[in-house]
Amino acid sequence: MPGDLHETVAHRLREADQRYTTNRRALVEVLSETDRPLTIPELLERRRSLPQSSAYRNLSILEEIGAVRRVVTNDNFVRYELAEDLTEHHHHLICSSCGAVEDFTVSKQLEARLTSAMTSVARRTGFQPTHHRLDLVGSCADCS
Amino acid sequence: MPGDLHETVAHRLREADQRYTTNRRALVEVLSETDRPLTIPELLERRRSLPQSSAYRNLSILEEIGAVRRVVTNDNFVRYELAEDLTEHHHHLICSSCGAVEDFTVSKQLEARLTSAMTSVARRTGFQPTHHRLDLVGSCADCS
DNA sequence: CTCAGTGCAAAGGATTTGCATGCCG
DNA sequence: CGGCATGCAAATCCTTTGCACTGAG
Repeated sequence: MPGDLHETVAHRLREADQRYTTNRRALVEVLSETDRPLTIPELLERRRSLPQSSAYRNLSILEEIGAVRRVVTNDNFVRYELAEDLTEHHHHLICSSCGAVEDFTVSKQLEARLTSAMTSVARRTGFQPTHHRLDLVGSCADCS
Repeated sequence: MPGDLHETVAHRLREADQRYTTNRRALVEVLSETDRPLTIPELLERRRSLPQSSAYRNLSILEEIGAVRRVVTNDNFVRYELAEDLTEHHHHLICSSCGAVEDFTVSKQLEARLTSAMTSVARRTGFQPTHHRLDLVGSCADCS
């Protein structure tokens, strides 16, 4: 699916009459270099030249066009990661002590069960699910 | 497990050298009367006499002693619900359009599988999970 | 050239905190 | 009485926005 990451993002931006500018490319690059969602401060630290307001603004645009995903956990920082169709379906380990977030995956079998449970809930409730979110909350290796 | 809700909360507060005051009881009451997590504005609306700062302060205390749980979703509002050991294990339907949050449950069988997956991830990663979080994100009946 | 994108600084808004007062134990 | 809890208002801090400038197409 990924093909060429930047090309895909550029294409989605063009569809929305948006440009793939230096700042936007920088964001995508940073996110593609890490294996966990990053907070805005973390992003800014990795691209010192990027102004905060551009980060916020471009991340919402990249989210709108489906290039990145906004990840909300328990602390007061929003995090961003590449959209799952540009990477891989995964879940998060959330440390309730220090707030750290790591990625992990589960078996295809369990995923399949989750998906079917989702469908059945949709039938029962009239809710139209677009995706599910399975996180483990606890204490990371450093904190325990 | 619930036994007497207020007695349990009062007991947990005492353990932490805290009092079960009128304000705290009001919060627990409101949360026990609803079947979904509430935002602070929603809580204040249901107990007009409760000052905002008391709500914030007491909710964090109630969270610390394990009487309520802080629920973070995709919008900019934190929500609170009674702790699961005072109610029942459940999950959330999160509407990405209007932000509404509803409770739902899945089969014991699926829960068991989730729990065992959790254990295996813990073994692989050194992460100590305290609980899991399974949410469905999508569009609620009103929005779709 | 034109207009989307940029960057600075100021505004916004949920949440937190300082402090004087009230009240439970 | 003593100290926790309260409530008001002011402060915090992440995030958003206004506006004049810049640069991509």
